[in-house]
Amino acid sequence: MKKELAKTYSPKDFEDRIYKEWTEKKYFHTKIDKSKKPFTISMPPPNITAQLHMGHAMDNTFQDIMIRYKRMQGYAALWVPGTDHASIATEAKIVAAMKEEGVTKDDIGREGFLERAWKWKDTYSGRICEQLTKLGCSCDWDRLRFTLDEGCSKAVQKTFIDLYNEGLIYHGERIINWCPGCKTSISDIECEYEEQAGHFWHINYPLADGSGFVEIATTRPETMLGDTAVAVNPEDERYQNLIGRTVILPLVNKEIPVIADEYVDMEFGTGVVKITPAHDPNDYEVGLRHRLEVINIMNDDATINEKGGKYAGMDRYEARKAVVADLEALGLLVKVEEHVHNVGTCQRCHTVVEPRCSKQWFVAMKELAKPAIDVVKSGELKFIPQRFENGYLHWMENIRDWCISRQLWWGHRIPAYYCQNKDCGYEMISAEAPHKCPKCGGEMKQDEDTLDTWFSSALWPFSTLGWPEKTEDYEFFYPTSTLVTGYDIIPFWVARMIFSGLHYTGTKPFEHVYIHGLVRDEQGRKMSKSLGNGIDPLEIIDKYGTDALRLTLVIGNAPGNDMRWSEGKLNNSRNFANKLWNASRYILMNLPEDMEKAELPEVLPIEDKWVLSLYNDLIKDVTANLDAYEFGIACGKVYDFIWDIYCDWYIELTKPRIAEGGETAKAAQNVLVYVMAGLLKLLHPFMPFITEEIWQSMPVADQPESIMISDWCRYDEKLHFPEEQEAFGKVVDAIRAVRTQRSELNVPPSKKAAMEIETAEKELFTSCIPFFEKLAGASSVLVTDKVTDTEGKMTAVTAAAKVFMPRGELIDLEKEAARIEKEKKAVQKDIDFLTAKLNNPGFLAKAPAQQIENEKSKLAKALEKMEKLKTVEN
RNA sequence: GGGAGCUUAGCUCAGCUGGGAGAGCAUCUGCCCUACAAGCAGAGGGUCACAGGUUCGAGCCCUGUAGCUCCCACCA
Repeated sequence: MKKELAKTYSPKDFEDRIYKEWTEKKYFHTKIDKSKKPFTISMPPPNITAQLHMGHAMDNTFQDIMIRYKRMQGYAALWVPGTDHASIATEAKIVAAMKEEGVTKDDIGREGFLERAWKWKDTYSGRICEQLTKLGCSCDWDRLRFTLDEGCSKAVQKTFIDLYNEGLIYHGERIINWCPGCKTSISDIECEYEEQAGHFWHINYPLADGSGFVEIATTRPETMLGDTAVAVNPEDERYQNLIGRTVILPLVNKEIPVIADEYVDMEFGTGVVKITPAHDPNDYEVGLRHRLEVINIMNDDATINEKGGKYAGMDRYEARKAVVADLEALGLLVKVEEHVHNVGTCQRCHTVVEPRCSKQWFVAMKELAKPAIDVVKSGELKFIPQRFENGYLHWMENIRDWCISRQLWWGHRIPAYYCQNKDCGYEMISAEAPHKCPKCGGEMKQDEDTLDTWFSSALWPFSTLGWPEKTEDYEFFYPTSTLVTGYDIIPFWVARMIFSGLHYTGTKPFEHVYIHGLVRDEQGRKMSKSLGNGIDPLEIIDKYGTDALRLTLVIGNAPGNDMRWSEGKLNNSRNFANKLWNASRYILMNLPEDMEKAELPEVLPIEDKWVLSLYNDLIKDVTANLDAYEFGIACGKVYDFIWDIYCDWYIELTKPRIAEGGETAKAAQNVLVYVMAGLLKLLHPFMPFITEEIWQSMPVADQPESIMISDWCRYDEKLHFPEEQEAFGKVVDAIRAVRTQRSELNVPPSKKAAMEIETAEKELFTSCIPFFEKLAGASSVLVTDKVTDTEGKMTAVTAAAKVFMPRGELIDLEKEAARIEKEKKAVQKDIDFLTAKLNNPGFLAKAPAQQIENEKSKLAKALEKMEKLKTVEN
């Protein structure tokens, strides 16, 4: 027995229940089935730092749409869910939470900390999964993964060791971005530049021979404590005499050389640059070229270390003040200018990053990047929309080595071991912890550092399928099909997955990358915690339902474009759900008790053929749009069809037949259910819950109990009725014309009128008389070749028909005449335009035949309409 | 400095490979016709940023200009 639909649309009452049914029936679980083609999506694993935001809602909605669509099309559609340990972000959160309790990392030690972190993971990972279920995500929960779980950790360890053995991972002293807040190194892309107002200090460095001064300019005077040279451009004529001489570094009182290097811009500042190899990436390069000493003057919290002499212990900004004050006292400060410059800050904590020389692990990128560039350039791996390939390629082509070690505890610990015997110093990379040094037998200690969180994310598409083991899942489902993500993490994640996939598995990790934009707030601002303008998807779901939220996030949006959140749009989505609900309820109310399943009758009236034919076209269109990743268009088409064609026209058209009963009612009931069942399917990927709830109460023919495992609609040649589609279109036109006429002249719908239709297509219009009665306010209709008695009548004109109706006393004749004039003008404009086009030899010679035919038939219609308009009298 | 995007109705945005401009909201008019007022039937409203070009034909392709947004680089 089919269940009944509730009287009002109340998503809360069924969304959770339906999700539970789906999970219980294991519909999300994808079996390896070699008779099917695989379609795989790896879910971008949300960070376990917090709960899901609107961006996640959008991201996962797109993925769910694809997975549901492909599943219905008969693919073995697998969506692998998971969460990300998000090393630095999570560690920062935990540290902050500990701070509230007055506990520090050192208090509880590494093990104690990790214990806390795993508890945190359990809480938040669970919460996130719960939220994904709320969104209706049909991912395979039996395959839930975590970037730090055993399998992923093995994959990480293997790749690290292999890359090391290939010489693509190295350990070395380099200048890196150091975050004094998080107290760890971060990679180049984790460093965000911010414009800040600062100063430009001009300082005199005395020449060692006492013959004068060299004026340098700097934005960071405190770093002078680590200066090991002063540089000028070799071409700079002003300073030729300085090259090779030495200056005394003030405050430190050390002699340092003046060197010549191309790097110095003669136009900028004084043309003389202080060189601090340990605290500036460019200076570091200069230092390498000139074999300068690298003096690191800072501790890991950005206070000055013992190398900074009397400034030791000061914070870098305190030291800056002190250094400037001391220089001024010495009379070496020439001037101070206002200066706006870009300062690197930590993506996580927004502390100003300190470039700092330290020993870290790096991935050598040049060689790895090459195939990742080729695979996109050749079109083997495509971005949708394609424009995002530019940024990707630019980034890949200019890539620098990737600093992967982090001074954090939460993450994959680096499998490097060091001999504690200082004389030996043996270093080894190993999957197993060695008992003692293979060289000297001394004690071995593991590297304290962990890996960049993106190192494990880079392996996600294959590590989650069992790699490096050759598991059945990996063999069947890999490579994955489509990756869905926002443009903001293309360098962080997409790029790294591509080169990782190519290098480790020998194949691209996915075919397509579907890129969507950001969800912005109603004013167009980015949603952010600091602004507090974020909208919680769960609150929206609670109030409006998941389906309305999903529709809002998808409909009418173009790939890659940001969308603006809009309460109005949300309302509209909810209204649509309500509309669909009520239409379904109406149909169900009007079905015979014993109806088991809908079957199309052999003989169909014209309006049935019309709706079926349009529906058939819709299937073709929507399928094509989905295949082209045009989700916003696809769902807009289903939306329009349901609201306009199905509800506003077809349901209304069938009302007289339903009332009449008998065979004609039966045919209408069957067509109503048949088309509705198809529409529900087409809509299901977008609005999974409401479509399922209605589906389960519809007597659909030979269909599974759940819509999510039903077959996708197929275009059916048998439902293609071009003649009826066109012919009935003429009736629709005529009804519209009558409605417009009556509405403009303020005839109330309740005021029925006897109508006469003058047309060459008597049979067609005669068969459609009931529609004029039902939808156009006709009390009676007479169809004839020629209406002779036109006295006191007004006319609605289309190309195919003239509809006469009594004018009544209230009608303003002048207004009516003006209206007819206006219409004549519009039609004449059409005629002129089309005639000119069809008289254009160029058009006739070069336009495709089909186009010419179109224009001809348009002109014919316009001429017909004009003929009729000319005969209108008032 | 390099790259990308945007500029279409009052507002927010669609517009697929070029064939006479669309939606939602807002506005105006008339309707409670027992599925739906979270609704129905209508109406008004656009030199598609600007200037050139290609083409029989340009919102769409090319060049340039202006304004806005974002990304990358980061002259100390």
